[in-house]
Amino acid sequence: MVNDLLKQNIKKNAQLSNSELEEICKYFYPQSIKKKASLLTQGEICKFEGFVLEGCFRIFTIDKKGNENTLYFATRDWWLMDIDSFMNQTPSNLNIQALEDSKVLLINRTDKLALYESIPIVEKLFRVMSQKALVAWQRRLIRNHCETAKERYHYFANTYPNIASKLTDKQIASYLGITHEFLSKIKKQS
Amino acid sequence: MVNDLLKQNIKKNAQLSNSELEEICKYFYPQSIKKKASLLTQGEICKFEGFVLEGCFRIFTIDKKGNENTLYFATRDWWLMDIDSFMNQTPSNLNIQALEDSKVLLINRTDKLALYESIPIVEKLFRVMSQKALVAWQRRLIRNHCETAKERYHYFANTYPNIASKLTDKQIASYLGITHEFLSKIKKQS
DNA sequence: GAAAATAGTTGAACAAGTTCAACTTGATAA
DNA sequence: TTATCAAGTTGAACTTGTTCAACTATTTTC
Repeated sequence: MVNDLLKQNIKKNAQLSNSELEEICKYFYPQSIKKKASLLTQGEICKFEGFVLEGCFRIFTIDKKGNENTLYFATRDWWLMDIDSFMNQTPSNLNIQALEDSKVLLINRTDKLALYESIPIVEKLFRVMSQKALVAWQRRLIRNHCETAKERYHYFANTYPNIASKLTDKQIASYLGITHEFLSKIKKQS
Repeated sequence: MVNDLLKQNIKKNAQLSNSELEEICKYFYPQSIKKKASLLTQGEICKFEGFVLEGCFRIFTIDKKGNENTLYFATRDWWLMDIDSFMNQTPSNLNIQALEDSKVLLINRTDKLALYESIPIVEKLFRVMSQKALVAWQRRLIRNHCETAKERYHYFANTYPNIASKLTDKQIASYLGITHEFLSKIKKQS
């Protein structure tokens, strides 16, 4: 079944019956995205939430100075969206771009909101997912404050070796919040 | 009624009946904390979630180098906890310290987990709260990457003037991720 | 398979932020 | 009120990270 990965992922965060799982997954539709194509572009309003089946995405913003800043990467078994734009239905500051030919399952905002109503445990599912994400963001902010760029680079490379291996140094630098020139110098040092 | 502020806060995030509100608030108990006293200390396991009625708290960690790093401040009408330690029941890396004589409403972890079961809309309430918090953390991370210390300082001082006015420059610096000496130089410039 | 575009490297000059130490100011406590 | 302690200021030397420019290597495209 094509939705197996999604079902496994959901089961990690809430205990659902098979019929509930089926009912939820029904609303997700597959989409293929070619390398370099975008699922969302800065200025658009995010009307979907996505789950990566295959490939890799980069979620980034371009600031006033023209610098790209990567919020996170999403690879197989990760969720992806602009939660700010999705919740508030305001224009997104983010770009969601495929780094390689990729496949996602998408759910429309209206369907997702309906699921919260029709299947109460969906509330718990996303409550738990959001809280786990919150923990990750808090930890990352502390690391950004306490650690040097070199330490942050090694942490990233060691913690997510399979993601790091898919990325260019430019993309990694934009995630770490440093220039790619400086990352090049860091890598030479050690 | 002493719980009015809490009820108003909850109502912003989910629509509850009065009886549900009463049932939820029943489990919160007031606690007074003297200036400089701690509600949670690094190494302890966080067994509560709190809501500030009065005063101001600083949530911070002390890293290996001995530097204090402030995750956030919580003043009247804000929530406060170590969500990492609370969820995983692992020793906390955080300290929650009162910056002035303060009052909070606390709910025990076991009571909160029971509320998720007994009042389904509590799931929605914390799902929405978590997602709003997630948005705030993502925005803050982007600001940390795109803006200079000076820009971040002015953003903080302008966005939260009533919090900033309660804080020493040392505390603000530890929130911005810079030294207090450098903050002093920033303030002199402009 | 050649041409063009993009990624990565290096160096030199620079800017942002830290460290340490000495000092001034302000708050707290006895 | 004075003594003490913490907060804030300032300067000099230093480290971390940036900018720009020139170059090399690697992909991508036609």
